[in-house]
Amino acid sequence: MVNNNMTSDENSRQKAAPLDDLPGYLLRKAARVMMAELASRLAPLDLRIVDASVLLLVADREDITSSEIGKALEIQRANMVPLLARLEAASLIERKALDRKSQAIHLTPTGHDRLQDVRTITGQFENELVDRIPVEHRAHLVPALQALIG
Amino acid sequence: MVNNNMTSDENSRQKAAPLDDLPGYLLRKAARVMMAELASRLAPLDLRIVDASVLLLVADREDITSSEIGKALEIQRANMVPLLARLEAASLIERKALDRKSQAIHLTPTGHDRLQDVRTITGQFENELVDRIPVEHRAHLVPALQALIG
DNA sequence: TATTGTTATACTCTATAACTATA
DNA sequence: TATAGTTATAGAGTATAACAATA
Repeated sequence: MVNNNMTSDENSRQKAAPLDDLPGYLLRKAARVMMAELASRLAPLDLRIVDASVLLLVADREDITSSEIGKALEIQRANMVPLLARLEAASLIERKALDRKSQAIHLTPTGHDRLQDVRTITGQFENELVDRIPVEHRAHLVPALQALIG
Repeated sequence: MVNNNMTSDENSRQKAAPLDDLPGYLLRKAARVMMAELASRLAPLDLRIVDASVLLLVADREDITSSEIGKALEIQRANMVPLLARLEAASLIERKALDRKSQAIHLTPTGHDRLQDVRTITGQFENELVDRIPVEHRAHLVPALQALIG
């Protein structure tokens, strides 16, 4: 019931949706923009974002298992199966039996090489991301997000 | 290669993944937490988040069309079809021909009633969301997110 | 010619139930 | 008894191509 004095203007300039000031809406939108950008930077490595996350996690945690990766990254056990199969098919990880039930996930030499590329790309990406935020707000983003998660 | 002095502790306390300080990772995680919470609050109304967004948008913009909703909410034209069909089947919206090509989307009386519930729930939700952020960081979240989007 | 609404389709992501083998 | 890995499956979300009708 507002802005009925706007007809031919609608196409040239997008009117702000009634959602553009809502933190929740902005949060989703920012996450989508960020994910799309990161995904396109990882695409040349033939890796999805979740693949890169797994490589980083596996490199950091000695003898981590599939279930543990799932817990850390909030991925269902069942959904880990095709994920790890893909990384294994790409010769980036290998499995080593811990006992007859559990398998440790390790990076292969190729996986270690790829990990270096991932570190370079994500490091650069995160830096650019933070640099886009005006300096007076910059330091507040991480604690604010952590408060929302906690 | 860190923290191999940690065996039985792994289950009781989750070790921080090497991702938990990265703004990009936090952004995705915060968005997921927020979406899950909002979705569960809208569930009693039998609405998805995107449904609620459409109701808010349609109420705000006189004679908006399906294509325009799609542009505003970044939804593909083709994906608007089942979305609006669902809202129409629930008697929340109706279509009115603008010409022989375009249709205006309007709220039905039922749709207006449901919109009031949506406003109550989302308003409460956004308030609680912001209240969870420590006061010294609070005002910085929206501008920081807008900078990431812009 | 460009746009609207639509159909069909496919891929990703996420979630659940159930099974087996083992701890 | 609980857990690890797995299979199968289903529901969302998202993307593209193509078409008819109309602006």
